[in-house]
Amino acid sequence: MISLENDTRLNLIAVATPLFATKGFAGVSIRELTVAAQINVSAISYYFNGKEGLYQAVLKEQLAPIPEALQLAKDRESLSPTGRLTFYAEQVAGIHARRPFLARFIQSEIINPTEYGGPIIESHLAQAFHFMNTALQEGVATGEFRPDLDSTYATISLAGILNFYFMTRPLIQKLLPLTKHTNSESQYTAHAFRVYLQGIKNCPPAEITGESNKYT
Amino acid sequence: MISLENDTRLNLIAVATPLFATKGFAGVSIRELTVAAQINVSAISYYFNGKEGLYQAVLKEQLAPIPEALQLAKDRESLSPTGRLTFYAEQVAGIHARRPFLARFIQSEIINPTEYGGPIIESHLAQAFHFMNTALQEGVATGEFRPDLDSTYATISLAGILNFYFMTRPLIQKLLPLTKHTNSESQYTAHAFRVYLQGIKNCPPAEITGESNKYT
DNA sequence: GTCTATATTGCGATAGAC
DNA sequence: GTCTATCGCAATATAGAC
Repeated sequence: MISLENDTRLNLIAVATPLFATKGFAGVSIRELTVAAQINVSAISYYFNGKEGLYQAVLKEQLAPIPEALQLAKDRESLSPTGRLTFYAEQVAGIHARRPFLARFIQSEIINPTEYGGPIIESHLAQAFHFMNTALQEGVATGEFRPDLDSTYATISLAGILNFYFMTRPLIQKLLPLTKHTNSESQYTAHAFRVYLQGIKNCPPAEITGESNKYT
Repeated sequence: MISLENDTRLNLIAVATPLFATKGFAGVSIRELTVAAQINVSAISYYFNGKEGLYQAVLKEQLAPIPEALQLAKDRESLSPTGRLTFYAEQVAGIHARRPFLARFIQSEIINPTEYGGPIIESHLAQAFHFMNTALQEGVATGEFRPDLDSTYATISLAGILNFYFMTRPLIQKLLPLTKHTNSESQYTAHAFRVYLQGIKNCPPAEITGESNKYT
């Protein structure tokens, strides 16, 4: 197990990821998987002990970056609430860019939790929500954010802004004229988060042409 | 067909709605449906010509309010962009309150479109996005919204704010201390939309204790 | 309209050859 | 480690009795 992990195994995970993400666990048959991966039916049982084992392997690989990013964000506790949230938003955008199917796995597990994935995702998201909620509450306390801000609702909004686009990307990319934007994903998060920040800020002074105005 | 629609038929739709919404079309068997509805297997074929026909009936019933709300919003063209978006946000919140499973059907159809539901939902959402996008662009043109606002990204953010909570409600209600809020759903949308409005506004003057400050 | 009984298909899993 | 062949089961759908 030093290097060169088994090829069939990795190929199977790579092929299964988009299939499970789009069609769901119940919507994908092991025959479909083996045709797509150009392997034999029995390989799934051999490597993963069945279809469910394969799904768990896919999910595990998908979820790995979440606790890592959260740890990085927690390590930034010396930053201001705004700084911490900004850093966190960038982390989330980076994860979505690296794992384009992650948001759909999470969404699927939220709506219909798996025995394996349900508890893991619940734990990860609980920590993420706690991180955002804490930063928002602290910002209200310091006067950085609006005094009438409800940190719970604002946490949900922020989560929506950071994740909705990636949960619904197939349709959004079809419907909206994003072709003119080269790096839609990272640009979206940057722009949307900047608007969100102004929304929660405590009555910002006019700053139309300031340094934060890097979008035209 | 004057009154009193068939009881078995309506009961079947009512029972199938949460099952399809949470487990997906492939994840629900007709046996499970018939047990839950306390009817016979053959009733599904009799009334809906099979499992897929039942799903289509459920979806049709779920989607009905969308074009209605959009028409109402379009009729408000005399309002300012802010007024139109506010009205639209209230409509969306009302729909989610009346149809708690709608957001999951839409999400499911976006990720894995059905031959029947895919085109309908794409059409509905295209119109919704166009409505929001147009209002945002107009607001930028009139100086009501920030000049550096990207209407496409802002449309996505708004859609996320209005819908994310309802797409992920099972987990969010588990994770966040919403119990202190009595009417979470409508309160969430009102609060989140208000924050969003400040976020897109063109440098609002300070108004900390103004009339919009109804949240404590 | 509702039921039983059944036809037919496709599923996941695995024994055993190589 | 990969294959073929097959088992056992659950799926949808429907014919036909009532």
